[in-house]
Amino acid sequence: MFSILKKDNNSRARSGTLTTFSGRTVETPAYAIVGTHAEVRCLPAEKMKDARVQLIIANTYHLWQRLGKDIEKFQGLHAEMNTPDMVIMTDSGGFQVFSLGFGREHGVGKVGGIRNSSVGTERSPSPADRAALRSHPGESDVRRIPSSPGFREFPPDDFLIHNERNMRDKNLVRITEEGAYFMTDDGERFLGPKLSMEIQEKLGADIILAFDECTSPEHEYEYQKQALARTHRWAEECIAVKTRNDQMLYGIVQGGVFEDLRKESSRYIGNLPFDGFAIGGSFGEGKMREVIGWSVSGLPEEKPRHLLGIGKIENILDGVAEGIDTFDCVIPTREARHGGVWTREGRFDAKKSANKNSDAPIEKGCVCPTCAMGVTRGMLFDMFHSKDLRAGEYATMHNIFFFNTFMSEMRRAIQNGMFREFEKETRGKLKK
RNA sequence: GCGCAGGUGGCAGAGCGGUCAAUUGCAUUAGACUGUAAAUCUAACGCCUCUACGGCUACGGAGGUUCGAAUCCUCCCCUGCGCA
Repeated sequence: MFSILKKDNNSRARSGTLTTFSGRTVETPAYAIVGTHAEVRCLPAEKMKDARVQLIIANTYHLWQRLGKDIEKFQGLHAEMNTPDMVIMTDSGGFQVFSLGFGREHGVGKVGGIRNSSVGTERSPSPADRAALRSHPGESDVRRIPSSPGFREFPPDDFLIHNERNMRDKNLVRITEEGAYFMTDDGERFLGPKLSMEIQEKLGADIILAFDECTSPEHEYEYQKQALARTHRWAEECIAVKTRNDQMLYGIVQGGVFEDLRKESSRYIGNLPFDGFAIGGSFGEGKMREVIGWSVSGLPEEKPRHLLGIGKIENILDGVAEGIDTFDCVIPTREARHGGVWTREGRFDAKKSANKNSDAPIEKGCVCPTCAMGVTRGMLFDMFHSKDLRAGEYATMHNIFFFNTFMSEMRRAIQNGMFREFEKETRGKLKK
C-alpha cells in the first residue's frame, strides 16, 4: 500500500509511506542501498540501522550465479541478510543484460555521455594493447622504420580495427526475443522473464522487478525501439508468471533518450497491472530530468515509482521533482571504497594529499557513527594510503548515513511545503 | 686481504651491443565511478619544449672498444655474503 501524505505545489514531488504486501514500511522519497550479493559492501549487517538504511536492493543475476544450486536452500533475503525489518528489492538481472553486454562493448556507463576509460576506449594503444598486437603475428604486426635515430615503433594504422574487434569480444551477452544468454565461466547461461521471476520469488524480496532489456546510451533509435518491444513483452510475461502475492512487482519503463519511446513505454507499462513502476535505461547526462518526466507521464499517480541506478544528489533532486519515490545507486558505497566522501558541500577525495594531516572532520556537524568516533580527514587519508580496510568501512558508513539523512531532510521539506527552497539550497551548496 | 655476488629512474627490480628515456611492481600525481565484471579502473610520472615519429642529460665514477654501450674491456669507488 502506498499512501502519499503530501504533494508539492511547485513540482511533481511527493512524500509518503510505502507499505509492502509483506507489511514492511519505507518512508518516501527513499534511497535504496545496493547490496548486490545480499550484503552491503563494507557495511556489516548489524550496522545497517546505524546507517539509517530502510531500503536495500539486491541482484537476481549475481545471486543466481553465486548461489548455484544452493538457491534451493536459500532462506530468503531478510533471513540471510539478518535484516527482518528492512524493505528489500531485487533487480531482475535486466541491468546485467547491459552491463555485461553492450556496456562492455561500448565502453560506457548507463547514464551516457561518459566514456568509461576502464574499458579501454583510449585512442592510443596501451602497453598491454601493444603487447597483444605484437602477439598477433601477421600482416598487421608492428612496422619498423630502420632509419636513424635507432628503430622506432609506430602504432599500426589498423589499431582501431583491432580495437573495435576487441570491444566486440568484450560483450558477454547474446540477446534473443526470449531473454538473454550470458557467457559465464561455465558456458552460456540463459536468463529470461520467467526464470528471473522464479529466482526472485525464491530470493523473497518485498519488491521484485520485471525482467527488462536495459539498453546502451549509444544505441540508436531503431535499436531502442526493438528493445522496447521486447521489454514490453517480457513485462507481460512477468506478470503472467508471478505466483507469490506477498511480493510487489514493478514494471520497468525504457526507451532511451527518445521522447516518443519513453512516453509510449510509460503509457504501456503504466497500464499493466503492476504494483509499482521503475524507470530504467539511459538518460543522457544533461537530459535526465526531461527523460524522467517523459517516463513518468503515463504512470498512475497512486502507485510508487522507482528510478533505477540513480544517483548523485543533483539527480535525486531531479527525480523527486519529477515525481520519483525511491532510488538506488552504487555511488554511496562504491565511491566510499574508492575514497569519495559525500558531504553537503559536495564530494571530496579522501586520498588527495590536501587531506594529509588534516584535523578537519569528514563533515562538520555530521553525527554519523564514523564522524561521531572522531575520524578526521587526515585519519581517512592515512587509512586509505596504508590500505587499512577500515578506510572503506568508515567512508561507507558516512556516505550511506549521509544519503539517508539527506533523503529524510528532503521528506521533511516536502511535507512542510518547502521542497523548492530545499532544492535551491542544496544545489547552491553543491556548486561551491 | 682473498673469494663470490652486486651497483639501473623516489623505492623494489627487469634488461645484458641497435625496436632503451629503459619491461614490470610499489609509491606519487591527476581523472573517472549513476538498477556493482568495481575496497576498482584509466592516465601521467628524467629535464626542456614548437607536447612531435623533437631536443638534451641519463643505468656507481673515469677511461676504452664499436658506426652504435645500461649492455663488452680496463682501472677506481661503494654494498652484501663467505673465508681469513
